[in-house]
Amino acid sequence: MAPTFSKAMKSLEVDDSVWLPLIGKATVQDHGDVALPCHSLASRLRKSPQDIAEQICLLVEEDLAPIATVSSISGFVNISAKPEWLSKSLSLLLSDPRLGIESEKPLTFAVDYSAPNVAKEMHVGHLRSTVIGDSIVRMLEFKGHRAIRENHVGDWGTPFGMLIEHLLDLGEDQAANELGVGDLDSFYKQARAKFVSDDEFADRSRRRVVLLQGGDSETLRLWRVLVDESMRYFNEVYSMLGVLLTDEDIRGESSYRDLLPKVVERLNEVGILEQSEGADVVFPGGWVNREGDPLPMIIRKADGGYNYSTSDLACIIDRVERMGCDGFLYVVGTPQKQHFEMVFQVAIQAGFMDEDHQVTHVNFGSVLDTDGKVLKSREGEVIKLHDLLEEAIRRAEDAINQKNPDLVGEERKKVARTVGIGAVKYADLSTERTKDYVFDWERMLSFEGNTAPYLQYAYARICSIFRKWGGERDSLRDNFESLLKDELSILSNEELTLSRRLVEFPTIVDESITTFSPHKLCKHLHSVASSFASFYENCSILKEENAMLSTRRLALCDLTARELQLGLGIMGIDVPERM
RNA sequence: GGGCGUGUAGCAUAGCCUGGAUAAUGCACCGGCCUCCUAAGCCGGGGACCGCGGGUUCGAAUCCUGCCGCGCCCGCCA
Repeated sequence: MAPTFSKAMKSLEVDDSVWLPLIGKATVQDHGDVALPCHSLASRLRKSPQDIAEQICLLVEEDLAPIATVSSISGFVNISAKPEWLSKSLSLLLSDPRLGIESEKPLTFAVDYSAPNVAKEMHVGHLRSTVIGDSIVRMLEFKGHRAIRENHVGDWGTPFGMLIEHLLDLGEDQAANELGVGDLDSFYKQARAKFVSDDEFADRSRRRVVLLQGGDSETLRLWRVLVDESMRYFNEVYSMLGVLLTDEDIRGESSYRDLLPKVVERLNEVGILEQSEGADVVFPGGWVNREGDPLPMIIRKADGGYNYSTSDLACIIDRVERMGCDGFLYVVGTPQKQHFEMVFQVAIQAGFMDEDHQVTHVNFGSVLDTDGKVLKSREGEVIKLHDLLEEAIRRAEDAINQKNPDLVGEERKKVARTVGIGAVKYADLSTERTKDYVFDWERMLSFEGNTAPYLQYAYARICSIFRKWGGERDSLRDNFESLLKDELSILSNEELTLSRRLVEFPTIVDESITTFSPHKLCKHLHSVASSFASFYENCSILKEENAMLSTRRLALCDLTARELQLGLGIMGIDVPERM
């Protein structure tokens, strides 16, 4: 289409750089698929937008005739795809196992996500990071990239003094038991309560931190107990969620501790390390504190301890120099935005990475309660992820019992898990990630609207059709265009709407991946499912007597199901055969 | 105080980067549809000064600016 327009516009002496930015998806779908507003050309051509649109229309009409119809109205050129074009596009997608999504030149990305803290309950913030991170990893891998999963577990730092002392107070067995059943929050709270109320305990805790950092073997053994028991619990949650993270992906903060002194050394070598009130700091510039003084990034505290920033810098050095990463993604909440901006700037100043590295803080909004307040883990009640996921599965099972009593036994359990977990993940992925996310049980588990169960239901319905049909689905994928001949080329409105949506899939997937925005894909899949539902209600498929028509509709079913399955799949959401 | 973000029907969201025609979607609400491929569904309907005021433009939810509300961040936590 572009060459045709280019030729036409050239004859009007309008350069590509002028009209190309103007053309875009039509905002009023009744008018067409693609539109070119001509108003801004009026002064250049000294004609009314209406006349220009009409003229362009005449110039391109003939060349575009095989694939589209062109019309003009109130200064817009409107282009509508013809069924012939749609059928060609559909047939390309049908015959392609990747559904039109191209592979790219492979790059290596480190994706930093999940990051729960040892001996602390995982909360809904970790859920967001885990679910979004998992979907990004899957999408990148599907595009042919290498995604290195990194679970930056909080397993190091001053709180471990009090945690280890509390472990000793309880007795190892008792403590392991408490942690093993996932009662991390009360364990942490008890330790903290003692730390603030009991001076003797606080002293012991501080001494224990020194022992831990000094590498005392007994202390390290106790620390290991805490880490292992917590990880056992985290893994249970990961397994329920069905995410790709395993023990192989754990890159605890402790694993960077030997690199931290090197960060100080190297910052010193490049001459940007400064002393301030006994601490080693770097001034990235561009930020000021309350008093208007330059804001430093603390690299090494006055007491010799290191900071989160130091650890992040060590991380960057490691990823660039040892792992050879082309890009790093940090799936971490928006509140840490400034922190990452400063870290990235320092890393560039220090030469740890350069402009060629794609470094992105894949930020996401806070998780709010239904009353709009931030859900916090420190003092208020935490919703335990394990309980939350169980609740989701239980509610899904209740709904299945009610709607489809024929589904029983193991299969019902399996479907309940697929639907319940899918609902939780989808609720998170389907909102624009940088905005705050309202955590609402009802909404999340409601099986209506833009939710995973709605999409899964569409998928299950299609599976049901194919079970009844009994034919070979592969046979639908090769000769699609031959099914659109003669009077059959008249597609019904529902078929047209569905087809238009289906062909957008590869574009949307790419857009979703390059912007790390799963919600765009969610939105598309919902519109596919929605137009499928409409198609399903209004067009008979198996009951259609005309064999070609029936086959054509089966092919649309096949493509719809595959888009739903692949689309949800690259976001880490499963689809059930029945529900 | 400084910085960042956000404000779209009763509720929840998309659209904003890259300005276009009648602001899109879901829930809720109103009215229809199951002797028929799964009604977790479909068809139809009502409901929005896109926070407020200026500006740029032929054209602003979108860009600029000033207010207002809300949220977050701002040197030894992560």
